[in-house]
Amino acid sequence: MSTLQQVAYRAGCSVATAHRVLNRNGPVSDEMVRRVRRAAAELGYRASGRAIALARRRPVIGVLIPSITNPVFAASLSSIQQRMLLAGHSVLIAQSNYDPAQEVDAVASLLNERPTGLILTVCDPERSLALSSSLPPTVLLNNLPTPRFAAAVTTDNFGAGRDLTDHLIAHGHRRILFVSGHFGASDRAKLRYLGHVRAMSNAGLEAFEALQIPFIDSYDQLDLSEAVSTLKPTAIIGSNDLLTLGVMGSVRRLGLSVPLDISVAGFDGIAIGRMMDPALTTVEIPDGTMGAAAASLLLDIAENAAPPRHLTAAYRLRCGGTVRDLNHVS
Amino acid sequence: MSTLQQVAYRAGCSVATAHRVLNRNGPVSDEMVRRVRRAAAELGYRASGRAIALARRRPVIGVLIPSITNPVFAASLSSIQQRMLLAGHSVLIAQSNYDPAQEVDAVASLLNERPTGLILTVCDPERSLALSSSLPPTVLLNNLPTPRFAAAVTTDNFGAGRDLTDHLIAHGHRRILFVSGHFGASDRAKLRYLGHVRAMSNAGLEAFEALQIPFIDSYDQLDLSEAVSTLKPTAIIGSNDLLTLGVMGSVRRLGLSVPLDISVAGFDGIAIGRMMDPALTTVEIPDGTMGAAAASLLLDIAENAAPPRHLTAAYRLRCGGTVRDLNHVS
DNA sequence: CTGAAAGCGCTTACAG
DNA sequence: CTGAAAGCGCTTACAG
Repeated sequence: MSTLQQVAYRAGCSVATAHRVLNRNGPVSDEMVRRVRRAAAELGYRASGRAIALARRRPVIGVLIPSITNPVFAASLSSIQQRMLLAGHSVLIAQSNYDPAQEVDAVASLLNERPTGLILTVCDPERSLALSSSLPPTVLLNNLPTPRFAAAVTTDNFGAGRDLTDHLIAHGHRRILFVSGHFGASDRAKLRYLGHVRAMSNAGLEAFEALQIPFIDSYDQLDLSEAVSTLKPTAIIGSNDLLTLGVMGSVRRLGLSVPLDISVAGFDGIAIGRMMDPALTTVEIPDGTMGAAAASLLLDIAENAAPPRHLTAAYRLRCGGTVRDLNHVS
Repeated sequence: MSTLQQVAYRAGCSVATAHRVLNRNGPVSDEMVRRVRRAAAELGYRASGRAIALARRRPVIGVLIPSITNPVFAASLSSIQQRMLLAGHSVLIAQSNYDPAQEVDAVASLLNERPTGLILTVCDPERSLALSSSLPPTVLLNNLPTPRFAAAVTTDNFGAGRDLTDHLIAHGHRRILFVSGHFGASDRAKLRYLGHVRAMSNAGLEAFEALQIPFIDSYDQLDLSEAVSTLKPTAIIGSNDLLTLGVMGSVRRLGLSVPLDISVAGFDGIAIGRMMDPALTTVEIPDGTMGAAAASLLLDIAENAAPPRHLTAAYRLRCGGTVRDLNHVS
């Protein structure tokens, strides 16, 4: 790899001049243009991104998500990047794998790049970020705002849990199992469950305890046999669609049919849910829109010193075929 | 954000000394350790990653994949990162979205970071990389090696296409539609199709033309009505599992059943295929292993000047329930 | 139109 | 044990 200095030397000029022609900035004679271009071409010169970033103090923003293999986070990440590209900020990515310990490291690694701002989806805003004394402007994505982190973009997860449960109850379900990632790793999952509990009690029903299982990338080995045999649910809610797919797999491995034996529903609205047969009943959440909103909000705060705000995106229940109507069953 | 210089000033020492205590390298008096630590803490000092990278010439390798939202590439990427982490190389990611034009830009952006090596999954090795005159050591992942790029990690896609088709033929299928991403964007898809054609002709059957459709992230709107009504296939092969899920969705939207009316099979072995009911028949390909192999190969070439090699990973047919046996149907 | 010099924020010999 | 200085590869005023 050659440097600007080498190009300048070869062109017989100063690095300042070489820089001018290569960046089409400042006045240069045609002769110099020719010589520098030639030298650069001969050396296969490419400016070093890291050197430029340092010299120009190029702005970067950091994004922390639980897992990039979850389409939900991939979607929001992609929106964030697009929005930031327009603003001329590059974006750095870190993953927590739903692990509070890894989360701390991940935030630290982002901080090392001196970001002008942060967009975070964390396990627990209070705990996870307590350590870091001084953070750049930060907006939470999918976590509720706290006194210290007042900027956030969320959806009404409690309402989503309530509405989805209402839907199941309206279809005659009474014994509903809520399978969830660890509440400690996702206030989202917890809120959805709390909404579920509310809907149940509103209907005079008692909710089961949530079955909390560790977050992983693929739930293809999920075993629900014990819970199913002891609780005998007619419906199972998964706290997110990826988990819900695992639930469906597990139910089927028990030799049961979805939805004939057990109904299933989830949250997120991932695309695959629409391609399955029956299609997945789920609460659609506009991840892309939320990601873009978080990016815009962050820019507004970091660049225009706008006050932190809490934005809420609307969810939407999408009825598929995985929920059976028990009302007209003899 | 504070700098080392500020810390040094506050601690009343030189940056060299501040650097020594903060990096536990070189001899320092306890007194200095105390003062520098204190100053750093008070200022909330964090070393700038980009400055360190520049000063230490920290090695980076660049990875180009078609799309991170495809679990297959996400898996290989993750393996690559883990392997590189051990070797102390950071990894830069770029996406092509299966678009040759974007691919060129993506490679260019990787090159700007002066990578010590590249791992690429491209549309067409010859064309895509023709422009770049001088590249660092490069290994192709999922693309066959070429004279210029002799290092590659692949699986036998031709064989995979042949075997999967043999499997369908053995189950009594004669009219098989091959739905694929554009061959121009994936030599992988093309090889799988060629294997399919070979198996068909071996069996004395004529293969349909492949139905090539653009690569996209979600195939939930895929429309196969025309092809299905004119060709009347008893089975459809998708050139990758994500596409195959779209095929299943499309078939079902036509009011047809998988596998009763139409059998379906794909390539890759994504986890979701195992959770569906019926489970997807597919050719499993060890993406993670291949990614790790590519990383190791690259390190070997870049650091030990090892000669470029072509590694091949074994695929495995996984029979699910999406292929119906037509042999005993009246 | 062109160049010398300082700076971005660290690291690394080299003196002392 | 400590510091001055050069260097990583660019960029940016400032002179001329």
